[in-house]
Amino acid sequence: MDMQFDLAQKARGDAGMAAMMTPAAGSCSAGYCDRCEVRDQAVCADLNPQERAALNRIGRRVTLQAGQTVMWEGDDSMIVANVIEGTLKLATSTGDGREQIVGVVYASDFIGRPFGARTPHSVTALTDARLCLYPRGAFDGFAREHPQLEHRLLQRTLDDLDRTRAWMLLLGRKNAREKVASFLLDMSRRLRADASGVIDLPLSRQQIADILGLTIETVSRQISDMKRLGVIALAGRRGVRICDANRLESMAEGE
Amino acid sequence: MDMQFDLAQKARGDAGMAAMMTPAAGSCSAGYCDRCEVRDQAVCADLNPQERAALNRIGRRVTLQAGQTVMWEGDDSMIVANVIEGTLKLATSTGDGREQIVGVVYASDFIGRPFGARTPHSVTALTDARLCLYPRGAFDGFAREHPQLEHRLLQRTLDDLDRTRAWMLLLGRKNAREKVASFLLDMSRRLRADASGVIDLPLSRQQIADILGLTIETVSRQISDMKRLGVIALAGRRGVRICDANRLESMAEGE
DNA sequence: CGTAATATTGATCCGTCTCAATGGAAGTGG
DNA sequence: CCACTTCCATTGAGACGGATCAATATTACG
Repeated sequence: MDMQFDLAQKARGDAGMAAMMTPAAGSCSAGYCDRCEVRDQAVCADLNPQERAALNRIGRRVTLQAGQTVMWEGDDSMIVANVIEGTLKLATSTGDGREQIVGVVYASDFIGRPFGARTPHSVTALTDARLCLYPRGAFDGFAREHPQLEHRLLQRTLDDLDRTRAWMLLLGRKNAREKVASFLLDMSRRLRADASGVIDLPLSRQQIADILGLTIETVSRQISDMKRLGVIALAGRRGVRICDANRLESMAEGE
Repeated sequence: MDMQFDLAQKARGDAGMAAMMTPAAGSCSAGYCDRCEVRDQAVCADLNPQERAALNRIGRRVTLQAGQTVMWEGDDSMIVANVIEGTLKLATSTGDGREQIVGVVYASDFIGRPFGARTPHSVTALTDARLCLYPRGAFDGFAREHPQLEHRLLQRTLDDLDRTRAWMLLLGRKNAREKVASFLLDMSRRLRADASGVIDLPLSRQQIADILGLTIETVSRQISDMKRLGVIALAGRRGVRICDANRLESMAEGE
């Protein structure tokens, strides 16, 4: 079962390395799943060993380099995947090139559009990443025969929808300061800080701006202000340490 | 099986009638579904007559008056429902009262949060409406035993997510003119115009503003401009006729 | 160490919000 | 049925936040 799909770099920002997406290993034995890092969180968690082996047979593992795009907005929906490792962004754009990031996905999340003809947004790796990739048609068929899988997928989709709708409040009704504060708090909840309390953001300033519906300059100014106020500290381009979480929380709500 | 839930009026805007939500008829016979207007579109469409009767036994029909709120943001998730008739809004608010409408639902749509403890947004009737209402726990149980139902729910949730993400692009990246034009086009696609081509909007100017992340004054000014340009014509408070759809479409994309 | 990409800072402009007044539609009671 | 009231929409003037344009600084990398 051979699939083709385009792989290329986004025009703006995500520069460099035009390397191909590469199969991570040889054949598709069920052994994969047994050692899978996200086995208990991903949509396939409730399958028994036989079922898991069957699913494994229609999928394969691939590695991605930061900046690679796995699927494009408007493409035919050919593939879906579990994220094994790494962070990816989901994005849509206007005709004239303004981009909005509509989601960020992490290990154990599911990507792609099952049961639908079109991919509604692009998916691009922000860090190096590993996926467990399935042809969409085969996955759809398997899912229809395995209600536990569909149930997990439903739960996940409902959670995504809740999160996405909560984000609409931020986009529509919050000002720049509230947006940036909310973003930093969201990141601190989803990413683990290192020993010194520093979080390594998987996003550039431009990408943060694309999530928040702001410009890069406005994001930068807000971050600088917060640093000046002692609410956060910066460590290199991507590192942030939250010094005063309470203050940051009140900033996110608008005070 | 008795359920309680609060019913009250939103503070801003949705004035008047504090009438209670009223059961629309006596007992729960399967006869309901046979005559149901949305039987072939709602999540229960794929059930056979026996299953439909069983589902019917755990639900009941209720009528709502415009302005009534069925569930509140942050409440325990106690009920879910199919919309039989009418239009409702889904909304969230910031602590200080800024509101964002995160969705508008129509006949045959599904509302409420199955498989989750909390209702993530309020649900309020914009017009008089009729619902087919289920206790959440009982619905969840039924759904888990009927994969066809879960599958339909999944499809619907995936579609909702796609639509919601598309709306994020509007909120984050479009200007006032593009937002209002996009809104009018969306409405013209989802609502049927009458003989003279007039669409009756189910939303006040304030509610349109709450969908688009704008103020009422900005919405009003944009609509007045479009009228001045001959792109639309107005008929009373809620009536709009689209005179030049092409022009409106190019406005929505930003030209 | 030098270069390119990314981030920060500054000055200015424009779009949307805010505050305030006016206009018009729908509903109420005399 | 009409004046009155109330709610909602429109219009105007001014302020302000974030965008834009431009320059400089910093970080990462070869």
